[in-house]
Amino acid sequence: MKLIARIIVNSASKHTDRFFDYLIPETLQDKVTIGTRVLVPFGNGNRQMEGYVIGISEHSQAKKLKSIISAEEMPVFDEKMLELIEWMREKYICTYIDIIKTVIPSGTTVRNEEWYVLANEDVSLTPKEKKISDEIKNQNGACEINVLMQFFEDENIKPVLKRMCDKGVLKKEYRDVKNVKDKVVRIVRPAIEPEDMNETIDMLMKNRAYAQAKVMEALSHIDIVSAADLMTITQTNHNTILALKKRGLIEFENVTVLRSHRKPNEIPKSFFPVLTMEQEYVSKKIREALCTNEFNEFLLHGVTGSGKTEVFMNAIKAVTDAGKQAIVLVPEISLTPQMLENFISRFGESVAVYHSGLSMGERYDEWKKMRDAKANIVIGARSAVFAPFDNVGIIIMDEEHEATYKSEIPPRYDTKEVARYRAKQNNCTMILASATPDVGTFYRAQNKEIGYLELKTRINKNPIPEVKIVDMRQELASGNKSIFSRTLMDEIGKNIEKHEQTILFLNRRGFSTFVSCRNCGYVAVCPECNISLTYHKYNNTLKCHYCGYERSNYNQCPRCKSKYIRYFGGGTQKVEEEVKKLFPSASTIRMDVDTTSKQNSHEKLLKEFSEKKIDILVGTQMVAKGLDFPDVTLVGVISADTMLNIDDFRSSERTFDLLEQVTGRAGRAKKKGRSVIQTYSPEHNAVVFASKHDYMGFYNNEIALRKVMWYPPYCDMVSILFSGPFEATVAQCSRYYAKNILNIKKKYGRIQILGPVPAAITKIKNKFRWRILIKCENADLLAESLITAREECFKNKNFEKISIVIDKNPNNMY
DNA sequence: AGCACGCCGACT
DNA sequence: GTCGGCGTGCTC
Repeated sequence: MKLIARIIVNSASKHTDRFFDYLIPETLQDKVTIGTRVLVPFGNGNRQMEGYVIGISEHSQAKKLKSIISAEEMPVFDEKMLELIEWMREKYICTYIDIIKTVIPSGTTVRNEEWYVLANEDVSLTPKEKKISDEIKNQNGACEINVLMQFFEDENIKPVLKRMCDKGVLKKEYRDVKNVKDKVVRIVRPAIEPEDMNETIDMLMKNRAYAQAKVMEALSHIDIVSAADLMTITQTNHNTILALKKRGLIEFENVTVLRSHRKPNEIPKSFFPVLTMEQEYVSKKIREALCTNEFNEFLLHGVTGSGKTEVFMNAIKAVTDAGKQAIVLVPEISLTPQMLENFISRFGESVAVYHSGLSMGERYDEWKKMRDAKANIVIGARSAVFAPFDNVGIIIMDEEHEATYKSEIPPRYDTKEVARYRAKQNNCTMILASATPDVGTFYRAQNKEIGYLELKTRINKNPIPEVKIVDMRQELASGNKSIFSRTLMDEIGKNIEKHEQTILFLNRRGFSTFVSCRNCGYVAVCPECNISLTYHKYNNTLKCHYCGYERSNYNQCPRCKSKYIRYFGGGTQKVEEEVKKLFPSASTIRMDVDTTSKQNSHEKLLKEFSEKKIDILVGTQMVAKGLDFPDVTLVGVISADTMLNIDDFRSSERTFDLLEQVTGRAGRAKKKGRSVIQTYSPEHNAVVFASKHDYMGFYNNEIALRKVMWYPPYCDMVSILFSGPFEATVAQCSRYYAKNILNIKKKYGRIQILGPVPAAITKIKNKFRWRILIKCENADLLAESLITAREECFKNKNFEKISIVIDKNPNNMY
């Protein structure tokens, strides 16, 4: 019986995003199943490509079939995961391969290098062929295609190479390179009986092979040791070990090990504190849900410091005791060492950690730990929702309102939806936790679509920090032009005197948000993005925060040559500088993308701050989330307005969340905390309700607005972004698309099509951007029409190079 | 996307 | 006659 595999090929093209059938050779038949990674010949040139099996059948519609070249031992996903992949492909309108690459750890995909090897030198060559052949000779007779292409930069050598292969001058070879491999350690063992050991050592000594004798000596009282460790212990080198091997006195064995980023002293304490009444009540509800073995979804609404983590741990323990697995999702930014330590100290080795801070190798090993059932708990950022577990008992999403749960790169999935899908697949419980729930989530809880659990009291019974709102318009009116109000200055001063710590929060990095000429009004703009450049003072440069473009600062206006340049708006650098000016005795530290881009610098800065060496921490978003500094008693929000005025229906919600979180940083331990919010719109709902810590007030106000304005959760939004190098074509294409989706208006209930219009940022990286926004009752229903319309556009040759990105419920609409 | 094939003009 | 540039169409 001939077996056929349906394979998704790893080629990033909309034309190859479908399965291709391949024969499974008899030798591979027991290996190839769903999720197996294979190597197949693809295309006219039969170039070798990586593929993933998504089905096995006995028949194929294809006229001709090629055979699989090779297959890996262990599949990288199972049937349940395949179901999820198929579902995501439809839901998020993306390619198979994009999803597969997200679901499996990055870096494990096989990169196939194309090498050219000199074969026959007695063939007459054209000049160009000669040049290529000489270059390969230079590279010791074999060369990788990209190396060659770089050497012959702007010449098209591919056809020449092909001809040379046909002539027999060259031979094409595929060498597969895996970025990440299993880590293998070489173990050394004596190859002789223990009773012969002393005799052997004497023999080596007589032969004056002292180093070798030392190694054998060491081996006689070590159970198991790697070659590398053995060399360090005995102060010998590789040659010594090899010599012993040659004598037949030792033997090697290669053992696969897991890379560990953990410190060896992290021993589980297995200590579960007694829960408070409130925690116990909530935990009981969750345990009851777990017992039903059915899909259950809850919102766990707990104020900051109410001990949500203990409730999580309690539920996870119940899940693992029942032999099931737990997935804990946290936003990348709050995945702090503090938090990890918490979990690892409780659950030990059975915890896998999954986030972007890991090296590819570490990530792969954590993934393998889960797949091979060596871990049954994973804690990680959004991609951990794809943990290769086969019997999930609970999925927890902490800080469920966070925007980072929505992926902004393909596949543009919403972690919450994926989590829900997996929870339903596994008939398990799902918990969404937050102090400031997403308005949509809270709405569902109010409508009893999901369960509602509440933690109202702070564990340490601390009063919630008092918040003062300062109207910056009045400050200005009374002649204070500084970025600090008098109130905030007073409070900072008091804190310095008392040796208590202060956090100053600001939404922008850099020194000033835009740079303009006083004379002619010229504004420095990124040449590729149509976005004003931000001035960075420390190296006197202008940076584009979108594409990373950087140039030296102007000392005169490039348009009118005037020397009068003005810097508007303040960023973190400016705040830091002002603080230093006003409080020269205070020590400050700045935390933003610019100071934390290096690995571990984030941790280092926090450590410095928390060890109380620093009086004032100035920072962006990252200081607001997940950190716990007991000695911070004052939080200052330099400007609450920066987010309010963004043209997005969620800006109020985001501002409220942020203010709530940032002000919650103050007074976490025994000392009372206080916050100062500076704003130009002190009457704004988000500011007013945040200052009173009134989530319900905010929610009721916001949900009423959403209803009237017809915004989520009352509707779905779909953004269709068109971008390309010529604005006229981009505009044309978007209009053509709009015409093609007119039919959806009658078919799927209430629908609004807004646009096409130029996007808020009209150009990024030299690509012009236009956008269509669709508001509808259910975005999933539109998928087919949206895809058809896109295909219609691509039929037009002029629009071939335009990128059309369909994004459901996107985070931002720049 | 990436490659082959095929058509055509330039150059020896 | 090659050589090499570019448009077209397909990938089990």
